[in-house]
Amino acid sequence: MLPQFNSAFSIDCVIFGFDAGELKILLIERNEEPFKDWWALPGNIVGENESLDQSASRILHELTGLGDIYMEQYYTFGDVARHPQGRVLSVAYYALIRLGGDKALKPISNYAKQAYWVNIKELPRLAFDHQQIFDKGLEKIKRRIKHQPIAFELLPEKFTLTQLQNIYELISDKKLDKRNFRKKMLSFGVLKDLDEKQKGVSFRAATLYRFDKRKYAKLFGKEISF
Amino acid sequence: MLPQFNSAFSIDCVIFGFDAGELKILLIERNEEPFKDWWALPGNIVGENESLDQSASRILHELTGLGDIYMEQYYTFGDVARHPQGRVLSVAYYALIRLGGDKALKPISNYAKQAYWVNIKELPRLAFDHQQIFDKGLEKIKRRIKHQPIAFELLPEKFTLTQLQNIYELISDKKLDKRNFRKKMLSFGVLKDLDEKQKGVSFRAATLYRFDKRKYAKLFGKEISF
DNA sequence: ACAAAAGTGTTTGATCTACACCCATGC
DNA sequence: GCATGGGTGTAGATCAAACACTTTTGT
Repeated sequence: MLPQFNSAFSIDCVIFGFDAGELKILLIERNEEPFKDWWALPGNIVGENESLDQSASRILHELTGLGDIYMEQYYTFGDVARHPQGRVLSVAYYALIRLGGDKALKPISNYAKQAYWVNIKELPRLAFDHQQIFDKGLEKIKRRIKHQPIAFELLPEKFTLTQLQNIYELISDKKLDKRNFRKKMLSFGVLKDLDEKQKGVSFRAATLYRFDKRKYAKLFGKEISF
Repeated sequence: MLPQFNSAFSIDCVIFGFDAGELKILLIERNEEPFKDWWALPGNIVGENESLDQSASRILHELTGLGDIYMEQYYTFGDVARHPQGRVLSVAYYALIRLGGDKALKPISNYAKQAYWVNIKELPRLAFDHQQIFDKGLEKIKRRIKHQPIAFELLPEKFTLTQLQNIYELISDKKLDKRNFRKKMLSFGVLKDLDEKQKGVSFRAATLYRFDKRKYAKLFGKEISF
């Protein structure tokens, strides 16, 4: 009864990173048909013995060498003609990763020539329906950042309040008031002041903070509005 | 390259209805293996030339005779062993429908013996991973009701403020203050007072309202917090 | 000394919460 | 006339928004 026609399912990932004050996503240059040489979101066909979450983690790991990353499934794209070679459902995930330091991207596996971080405001034309997948992913994190502490996933462990505000501004696409932002953020009590200053900057060094997951966990249930 | 193993995808629907002061979902009694005679969410394998949204609407229409219903995809379940006969991804949708009047359920198609409305607090054991699918669906509408006007989808066109409050209480699972609730709801300006009273009740008749979609549409972009 | 970003409070208006009684109707 | 739900206002607390100057540091 089961498979009545040829079909498959794939995962596509929108992997956000914060670097040099810009919000970027990871794109690959495809090395296979269809859409050979096009830019695309990292993605892959799901393996026979792989759950969706596993498959998403694998793709991310293969491209970045990173594991234990915040990823979330957010939508499934299933238009009949979205893939030229057959019926392929795509389950979309987003991830938020720390680009701090100099974690190089891994030299890429078979399905991509190379991977690059691209500013979300300067995306090239994308393969398949990947523009649509990206759009919906961005929309999701815009909503989610208001109620969940996802901004911290994009920052190094130690960060300044200005960096944090920067991320909120980039994702929500509005300017925020510095004083009000700090007051509110600190009022939640989930930022730990590290008694430590930024180094290597040519101006007054800012205080470093860490996101305190334990304290956040204790708030669970209480709706937070960042 | 495409289909490397036998797989298929299905849709499962959590169809919420509000009836006699209770929040219910539609369950079917399965008439096919696997899980023959078990209770399950309405669902079906997606057809070859059917998009996911189309498939979800079709399932709902076949069971209830209703069309033009608010449905939304909310999650895709893809554990390797979730279906005993092979690899079957399930894309889950929820719908909110007006049970008002006496729309009977259609006598059921092949895959179900019968369909029933079941109070969400008294669900039987469900087939497959349907309990998990339901749980996530309920969680979704709990969140969504705070920001989107989905409660109105469950009510007849003309409704009283008490009925509306009732739905908020059932979904969010808390008691609300009557005065505060009314003040807030009316303050959005999306309820139209119909200058008309409830009929056939054995106590003071309540004013009927209608949800004004046009006015709501004009608020678009502004975040509402119901 | 200047450039660059860090850091810091107060006022005003809006919104949220808690709370209790009289009203209209059908029986 | 009584039972049932309909309908209404206020005070206090909390939260959100607007707004500008001084401090620190490196060059």
